Amino acid sequence: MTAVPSPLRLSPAECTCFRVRSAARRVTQIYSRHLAPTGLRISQFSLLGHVIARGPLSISELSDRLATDRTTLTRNLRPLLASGVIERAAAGDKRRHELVATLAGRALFKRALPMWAAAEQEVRDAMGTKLTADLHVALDRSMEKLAPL
Amino acid sequence: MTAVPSPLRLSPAECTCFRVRSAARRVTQIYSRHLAPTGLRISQFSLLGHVIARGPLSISELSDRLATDRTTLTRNLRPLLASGVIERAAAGDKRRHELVATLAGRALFKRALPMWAAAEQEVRDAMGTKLTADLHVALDRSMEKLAPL
DNA sequence: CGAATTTAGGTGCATATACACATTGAGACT
DNA sequence: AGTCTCAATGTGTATATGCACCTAAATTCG
Repeated sequence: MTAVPSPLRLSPAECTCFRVRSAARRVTQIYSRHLAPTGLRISQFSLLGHVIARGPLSISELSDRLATDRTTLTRNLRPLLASGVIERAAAGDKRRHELVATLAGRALFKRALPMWAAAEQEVRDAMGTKLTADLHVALDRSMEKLAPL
Repeated sequence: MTAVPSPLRLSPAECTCFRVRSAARRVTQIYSRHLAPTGLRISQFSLLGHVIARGPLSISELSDRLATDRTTLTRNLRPLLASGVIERAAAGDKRRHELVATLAGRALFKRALPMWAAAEQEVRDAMGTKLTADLHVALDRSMEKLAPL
């Protein structure tokens, strides 16, 4: 006999991908609404936050941390480079571009922080402390398990 | 004293949005890889599946079910209409467009189903039964709590 | 040293996402 | 009927996403 009670027939209604993507859309809208006055999208906020927190980073390093495709990052950086919140510094290796936040970038992030916090709080208020914690744990563990090959 | 141990200072590292979006990207890649031979993206697979399962639907109804913006759906439908897997039937109300799956659409979905199942199984194998169940529960509850105003 | 390989990054293309705004049909009210 | 309002949908614009492919710099190896 088999050890695992195999889920012989999976139905598309049980799609993990659909669930995660739906949730991402919903949640994104809440944060977008709060961050709108700053001119930052939530992805830009995350990106900028990582660059500020983790110091100079190459695009590849950043794409690893953010679980985002490198080429996606290249394009997501464009508005931020254009508006001068992030700069590219030359590295020893001429292929690399070290990304650093400018003073304006840090100031913008500081201004945006309360609005991000309000969004985060709205989500937590709606979901409750327990569900928020459970969701975070489940998502964090999932990301570990689904780490790229 | 306050009843709730208030999280006085939320740090961007605890961003729910970032977690959900990262997970969505990772998970999406796995399904995309499996579905590639079918020519269907995972979002198209979900969309087509819903149209097949829920019979004729208007765009607005579908956008509610999929938690997707209506205008996003309009554009996501384009490739599916162009390739003839979905059709628009006239409704009594001339504003409405009833969406129905064509025979070709149903056949395509049937062919794609095993590949979707393989993707779903890959995710479940990586995450384990418990974590998969926990994640689904957390996501389903979150979607309830975060239902649009 | 010089060629092959690997590594960092960008581009072309196609889809995904959603807000603001425009359009058109249906229903209600006078 | 005429008009006013609402409901269903599409468009313009901008960002997000990632695969296939390309370029150039660094490294490895004969």
